[in-house]
Amino acid sequence: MTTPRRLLVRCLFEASGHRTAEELAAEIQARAPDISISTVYRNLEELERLGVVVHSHLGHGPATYHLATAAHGHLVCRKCEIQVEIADGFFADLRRRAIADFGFAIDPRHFAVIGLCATCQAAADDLGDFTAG
Amino acid sequence: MTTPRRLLVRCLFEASGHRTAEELAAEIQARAPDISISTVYRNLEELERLGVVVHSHLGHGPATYHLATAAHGHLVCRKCEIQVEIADGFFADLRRRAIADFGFAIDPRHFAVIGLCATCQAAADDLGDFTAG
DNA sequence: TTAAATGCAAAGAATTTGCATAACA
DNA sequence: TGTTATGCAAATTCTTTGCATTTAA
Repeated sequence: MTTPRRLLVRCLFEASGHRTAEELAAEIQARAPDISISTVYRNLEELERLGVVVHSHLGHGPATYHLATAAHGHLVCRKCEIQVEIADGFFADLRRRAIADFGFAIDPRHFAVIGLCATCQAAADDLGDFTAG
Repeated sequence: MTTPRRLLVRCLFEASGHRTAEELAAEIQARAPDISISTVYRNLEELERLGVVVHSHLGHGPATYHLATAAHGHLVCRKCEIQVEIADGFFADLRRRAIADFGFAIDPRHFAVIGLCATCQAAADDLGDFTAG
C-alpha cells in the first residue's frame, strides 16, 4: 500500500461518478503533486484486475473508471453527448437472448449504447423539413 | 471523383466485412501504392457524413468501417475477442424501452456488446474450481 | 481555372512501457 | 534486504491537421 495507491482508492470511494484517468490524476495531484499519470493507469489496471474497479467507454474520448459496485449502463447522444444512466433491467431481454442463442454472458455496461436524444432528434427533424422545403 | 475515392468505394463494395482504416488503406495501396492513409480517413469521414458508410467499435482497437447497408450489431468476447454478428431483432426490446423511458433513438450497432463467450466462461469456471480447491 | 482532394509530415489524444530510483514489508 | 511500485520520459497506437501541390470538373 503506497501513497499513490491509497489516494487513488480514496478518490474512487469519495465520489462515485465516472472519471477519466486524467481527472483522477488531477484530483490526486491536488494532494500529492508529483504522482504521475502512468502510476494512476497502472493502479487502475491492477484494481481492475482485482475486480474492484471497472472502466467503460461512453464515447470516442477517454475511458471512464469507477467502482465495480457502482457500474451501470448508459445511453449517450451521439450529437450533444448527453448521458443517461440506465438500470440493468433494460438489458434483461438482450442478456437472455445472448445466452440462449450464442452462449454469451454479456456485460452491457462496458460500452455505452449510442443514439440520439429526444432534443437532437427533434432538431434533426426540423432540419429535414427545412432542407426539404 | 478522384482515384483514391474510387478505389476506396470499390474496396468497400467488393468485400462486405468490417475493416479498419489501415486494412482498407493496405488494399487500396496494393493497386495504387502512394495513396496515403490520411486520404483514406478523410474519405471515410466524408462517406460517413453522406450516410454511405458507418464505423463501429468492436473492442479497444481501431474502429471498423463498412457500408451502412451492411450494418449490424456484435457480441465480442472480452477474453478471446471472438465476434458474433447479431440481428437487429436482438435489440428490439432495448430500443422500445429507450424510446419509452428516455426518448432515445438508439443505434445499438455503433458499439459492440462485450461479454464472455461460452468457451471463455467455461475456462473461467475451471479456473474458479481450481483456485477454490 | 478554380475549388476541392491529395500526400506528406507533423501534431494530437489516450495509453503503455523501459528503466533507474524510491518505498514498502 | 529484496521485491514491488514509482516517476519520468519516450514509445505506441489510432486519428486528425497544416500546408504545399496535384487533380478533377
